[in-house]
Amino acid sequence: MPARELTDFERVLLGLICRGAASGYDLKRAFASTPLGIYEPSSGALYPALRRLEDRGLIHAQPEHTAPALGRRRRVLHATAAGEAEHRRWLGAPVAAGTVSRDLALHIMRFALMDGILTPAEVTAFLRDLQRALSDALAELDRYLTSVQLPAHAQLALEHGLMTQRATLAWIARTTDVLSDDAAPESS
Amino acid sequence: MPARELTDFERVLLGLICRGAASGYDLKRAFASTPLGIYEPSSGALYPALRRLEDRGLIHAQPEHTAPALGRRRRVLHATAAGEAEHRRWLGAPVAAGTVSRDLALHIMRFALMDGILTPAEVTAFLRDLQRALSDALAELDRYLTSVQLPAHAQLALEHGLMTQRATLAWIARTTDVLSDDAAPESS
DNA sequence: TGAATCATGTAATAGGTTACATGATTCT
DNA sequence: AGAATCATGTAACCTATTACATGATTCA
Repeated sequence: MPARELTDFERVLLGLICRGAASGYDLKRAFASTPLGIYEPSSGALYPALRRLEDRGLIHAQPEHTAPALGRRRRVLHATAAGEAEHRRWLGAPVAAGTVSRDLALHIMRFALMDGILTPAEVTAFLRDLQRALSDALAELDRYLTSVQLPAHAQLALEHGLMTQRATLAWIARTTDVLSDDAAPESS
Repeated sequence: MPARELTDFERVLLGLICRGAASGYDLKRAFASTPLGIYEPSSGALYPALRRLEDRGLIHAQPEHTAPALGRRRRVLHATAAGEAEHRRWLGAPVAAGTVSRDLALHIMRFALMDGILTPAEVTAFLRDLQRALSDALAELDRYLTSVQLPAHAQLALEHGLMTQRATLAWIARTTDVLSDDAAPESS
């Protein structure tokens, strides 16, 4: 009876709240001020989504007791135990091979939210899975490009896909290195 | 009274129909069989969108007179003069600097649809604008990254953005070269 | 007749955007 | 009192997803 799957947006909100209690307005500013996916949620998207997470018991609100210096009373949102568990389950979920290109931004977001929640071994496994899935997608795109004769611009547009996917693979390799160096620091 | 802006999806559909008359089913298969943005529209998205384009007079349907060898009668969609004009206007629209990262996939789609409609000079101008806007976005992201101290994973996730944007810049440079070689063929 | 394929479409539902409303406090 | 800022929220509207319905023809 987990009702229905959480949306991507709900997942990200839950993840941010798991990193630290925050009000709706805090979250809004976090999106606005950092290059968080370059997405700026509207109030009409944000507050109903938070309410849905509350209704599921994944977060709960604690109205601030001390009156604020300025403005309205904030509702500070905390993750519940169920919320933390659900978030952890999502972070550890396998990488769906078929949709990896489409969902790449979400996978990167997932990676950003793993920090301090998954073990280094789990993070490495995630990167390995992502690498495998992306390699496969890249190979298929490559096969497709060489198998058909396309108009010049269509061909070039698909080559853009190739190049950015290769860049992502390079990022995965580098990231894996950086993290394994962190895990085994010898110098300094 | 241009009512309201066309959606991205409507733009792409109109563009595909401008490249050649097609039925709804043709368009569906085009999305399914080619890596067209890795997006597969559902019937519930496709047919209403086509109907909206028809209602605006940008496309018109011509039911096939000859009964098909198999299955139901197709409604073949053609672009009207107004549709072609609207499409051309969209293709030639300036690149909005602020949202270039968010809209990158759409810009690439636009590039793919320019083939044979915009002049080589206009295509080059588009690539130049895109290059400028992306360079600016990249520089800003770079500034942000060096100005704040982020958790390790957040920093790495943003570096993924840097790397893919650099790959896109490399693609723009290469594409500009390829197209200028096409325009001035000397060997072969 | 029933299954398969081609092709178009609709209904229920859910979520996002835009724009507006409201609450609570400080500053001029 | 009025404007500004912080903060939460709602209503109208629109589009997409999922799942289903239907039409028309061929093949076993």
